Amino acid sequence: MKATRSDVAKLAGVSTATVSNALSNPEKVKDETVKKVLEAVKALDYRPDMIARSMSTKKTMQIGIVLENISNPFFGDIVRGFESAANEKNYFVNICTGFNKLDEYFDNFITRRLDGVFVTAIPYKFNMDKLYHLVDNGIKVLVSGNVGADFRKVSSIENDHMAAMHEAMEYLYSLGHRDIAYLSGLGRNLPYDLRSIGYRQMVERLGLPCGEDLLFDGKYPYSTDMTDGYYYANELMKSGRKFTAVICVNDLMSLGAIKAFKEKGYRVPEDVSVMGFDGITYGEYWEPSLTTMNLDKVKFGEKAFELLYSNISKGNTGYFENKLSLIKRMSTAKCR
Amino acid sequence: MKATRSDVAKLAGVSTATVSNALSNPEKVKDETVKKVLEAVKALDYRPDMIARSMSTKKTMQIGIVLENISNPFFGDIVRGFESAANEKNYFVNICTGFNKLDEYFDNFITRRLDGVFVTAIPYKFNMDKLYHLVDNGIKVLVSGNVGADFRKVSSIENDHMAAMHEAMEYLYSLGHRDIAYLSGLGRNLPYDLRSIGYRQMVERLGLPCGEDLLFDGKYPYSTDMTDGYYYANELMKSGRKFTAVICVNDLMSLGAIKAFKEKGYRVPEDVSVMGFDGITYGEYWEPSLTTMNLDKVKFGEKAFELLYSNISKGNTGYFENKLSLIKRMSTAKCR
DNA sequence: GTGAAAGCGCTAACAA
DNA sequence: TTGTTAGCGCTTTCAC
Repeated sequence: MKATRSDVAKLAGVSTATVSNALSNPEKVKDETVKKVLEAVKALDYRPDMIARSMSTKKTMQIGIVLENISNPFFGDIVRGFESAANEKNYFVNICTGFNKLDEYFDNFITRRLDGVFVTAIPYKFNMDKLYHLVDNGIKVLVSGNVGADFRKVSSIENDHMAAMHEAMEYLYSLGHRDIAYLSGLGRNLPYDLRSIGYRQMVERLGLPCGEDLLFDGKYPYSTDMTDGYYYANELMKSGRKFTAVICVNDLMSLGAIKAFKEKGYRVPEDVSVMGFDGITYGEYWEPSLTTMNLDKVKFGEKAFELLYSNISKGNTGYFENKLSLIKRMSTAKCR
Repeated sequence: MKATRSDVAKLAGVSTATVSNALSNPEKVKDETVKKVLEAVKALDYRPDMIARSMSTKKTMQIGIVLENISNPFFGDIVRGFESAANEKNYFVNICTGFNKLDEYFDNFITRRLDGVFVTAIPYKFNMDKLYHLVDNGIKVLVSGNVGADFRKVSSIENDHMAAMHEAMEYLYSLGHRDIAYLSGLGRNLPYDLRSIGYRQMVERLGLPCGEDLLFDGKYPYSTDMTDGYYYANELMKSGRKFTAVICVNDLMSLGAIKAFKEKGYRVPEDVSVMGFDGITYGEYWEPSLTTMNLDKVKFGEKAFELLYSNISKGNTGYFENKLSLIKRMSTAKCR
């Protein structure tokens, strides 16, 4: 049977309150008493009960992190950074994946009284009001994904995908490419995909002849996995439009696209240059290795926790913008 | 402010117990009363508090799943299967990754009173006693990974990697291969890696000339990621030993190995056949596509929850063995 | 420096 | 069919 605090108190010959103090505020208790308590704790293999503690402190020391695709190594690294930072502050992290039932999670968060939640998912998948509802219920929220959330209510952490897209386009342009396609997979004309906006800006700024003909958007539920890259690359080829370079919304899609191109006899990068966003490890090992706009994912995760923690402990929302950097590898080359 | 059950009781003009009953056992309460309660619930936007509920029921409806590498899509699929089955029964799943601090998680599980835990990690990483300690503290445990746990205390779910290795070896043998290497990455002479045992059995049974010279084991912490496959393949080449086929402990390592071979001018499969275990999606998209011993990961996850749930609700431990099946793709070919 | 007691929100006997 | 009440294990005033 599990020992409770009162068992400890009895064995140590003190009161339950003293046990609590000895454990959490040892400086308030006589050294000798602390020692007695610690011995009793050890003898009984006593562990405090977080449930009961939450009951009186109103804090669960539990944080949720909601993401779309746990299998994308991109998210895996972010989680790693986030979780290790959280653990250091004694928070327990709940990773929540689950594709179409994000709303259910949100209900669960309230019911389980999480202290905070980090939501990194495109907002097609959830209801914005539900997010504010969390806040109204005392749960601190951090979002990522340019969802246009009210910054007074929730914190946010974003990647500067717009600038990154500019850099990507300039790089391809400098290689002589003029017919540059963008396989987005996300919705067109929506503010969430900054890359899409950045792409169109650059098409105009650089005076590319393709106009918007080479922008391929997706449809609900806007999946951006390897299989989707494969699909959109085939769509691009079927369209009959001219292209010499392709940018994908993320690395995973780039890898699928490369597969599709090779199957149809296109050589990468000789016939078509391909690049992505994120900088996942697989890209390094791919054939050819993938040029990408890299993002320090672990650091991003750590920074995310920092923001959320600040909101939880001090009550202030915050904002952080992360920068990406170009990694040139073998999947891009001079336009012939 | 969050509404409590007594607010609801007041508004509905009934007692708190009636609210509880109306919510969980509506058949025990007059329809009219149920209706009144439901209206009050809605009006107040009341949600039951799981923490308080756990306090009295002694159940948290929370399950932990411990795994080593969240970024391996293999685990992602297992988690997906496990979680969706768990959610159906109203359990909340805690995914726990975190490389070297598994023990800390275990402490946390007790402190947070999880109802059950699914541990799928090689046992180098944790202390077996800690596992039983969970059981002693009332937490039901399911393990995977041939850790040799006492089946009276914990349930287990395993993959028949031994039979799968036999099939893999027979397949390569039938293609004419005699010099077949096995890149394990795990420890030699330990019972956890059934593939390793199966490999040695087949080396003897088929009378392969290589003996055990082509078995490459790893060292602590026995990482089996893509980068490790790359590393061991290079070790194999450096050894100067003859080989025409290579089996890797999992697909991820196979992909890294293929990369290494190609870099050194070996063609796959013309010069060397490569195959793995798991059947992850990336293998399908790889160049060349990867032959593998496939495993139905989502089903595995569902079955895992089923076992754990049975232990939680009925108190009986159980065992399940999953079978793998050969998927032939382009990374293996007749030995020249 | 230490102890007594109230209270966190809920469930589960037991009474009514 | 509904209400009363005693916990669940802990923290936290407030006395002593």
